[in-house]
Amino acid sequence: MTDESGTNQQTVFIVDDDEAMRDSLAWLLESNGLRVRSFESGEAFLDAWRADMAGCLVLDVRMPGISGLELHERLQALNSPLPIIFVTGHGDVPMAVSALKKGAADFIEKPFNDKEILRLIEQCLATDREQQSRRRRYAEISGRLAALTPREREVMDLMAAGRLNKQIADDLGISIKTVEVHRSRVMDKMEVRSVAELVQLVMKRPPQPGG
Amino acid sequence: MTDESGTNQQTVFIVDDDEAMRDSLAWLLESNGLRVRSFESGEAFLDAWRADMAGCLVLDVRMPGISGLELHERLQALNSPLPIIFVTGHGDVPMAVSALKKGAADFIEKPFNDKEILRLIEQCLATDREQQSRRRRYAEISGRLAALTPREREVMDLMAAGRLNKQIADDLGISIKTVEVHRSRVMDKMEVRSVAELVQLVMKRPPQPGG
DNA sequence: ATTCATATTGGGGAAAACACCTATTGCGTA
DNA sequence: TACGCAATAGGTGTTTTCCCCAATATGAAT
Repeated sequence: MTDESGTNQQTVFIVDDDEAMRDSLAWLLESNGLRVRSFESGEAFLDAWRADMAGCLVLDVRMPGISGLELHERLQALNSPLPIIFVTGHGDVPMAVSALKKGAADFIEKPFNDKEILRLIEQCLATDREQQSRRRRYAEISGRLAALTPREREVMDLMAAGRLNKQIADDLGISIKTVEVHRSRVMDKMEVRSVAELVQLVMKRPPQPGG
Repeated sequence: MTDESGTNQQTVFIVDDDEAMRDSLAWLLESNGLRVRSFESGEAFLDAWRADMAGCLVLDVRMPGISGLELHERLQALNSPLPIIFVTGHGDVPMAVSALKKGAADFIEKPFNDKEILRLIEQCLATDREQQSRRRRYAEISGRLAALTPREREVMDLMAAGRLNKQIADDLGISIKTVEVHRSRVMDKMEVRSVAELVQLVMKRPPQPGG
């Protein structure tokens, strides 16, 4: 897409105001073959943020300026799919519960075990890979849907509902011949060879954005 | 199904070894029009447990005998869909995180605010209603699938994949005529009138159990 | 004014699906 | 042994889909 190097390599983004913490975690991750980018504040990360970032986020809760929790909400508003692992020195139960209920992947306390956080990060990266591939599928389907004219969209929905051409013609007050034309165009633009495939595509269609 | 009174009324199940806590919470909920059943231990709840219980569970973490966290796992093993709200006097962050990651609906600390827990319980009951209706749909679909013979199931899968009768005949090494018979029986037993409806049903099919 | 996209309608024919019907074979159970 | 069920296969005819062709109308853009 708008990516300078083709497929985006997964990166672990560390956001923590404590330089020693950033460096030691970065060293741990890099020595385990992971790509890392560190940021000293939520603002710095937001500046660097791009919609096509892939990987996961290790986020300190308590920071000057934007807190980790605030950054989480800002990223959700941006519709960012990056899984987030919160780390904190002084967390409490309500804070952890709130973060998880808002979609954080995990919430752990410092000091954390090296193997433990490596395991969590690997899980998050796996989650992210699935998320990325789902997004790619959605984008692909949205692209095809965007190629349909409004009328074709109407016909497609009725096709997916199992209506016969005759019934669709009746529903829309047009002739069967016209329906046949639209139908053929729909199959063509959606790149499917059967109604069954079409229904599968329509049911996998992404929620609001391009659907 | 195996229910003495038709549809199961939603109930808030309270499991706590502290009688005063049970009683005060039960009073609060009942005075807000909710149906309540209290249990003094995890064992007592498990004894009373039935697969068709509807509602939600308010569960103390620390109890003699089976702990709340253990009970949670036991219920998951039983495939219970009851949403669980953990309450605890002395919870810590890892415990709360673990509970939520295992699927608990919430994790709150005593003493809790009346309005707060009422709000949480209402949310859980709503979640449970959706879950129940999804289960009913699954059961309905599973019932129809169970009526299919193995051969019909094969044919159905190929139909849903968008294969023509000719191709299905080829795939299975039988004649088109036979495929037509199976196909007709599939449409009949699945109670659909078009391939599109069939695909929708197949895609909504429940995961492992009856599918 | 011309071109382009969209929507519309039609003819004709091949292929497929669908709805009836009959019929044989094999396999468990009553 | 007789019965029902599942799977198999064929016949006949109707309906529907699908694919080729051509044509008209409208509005927006060039």
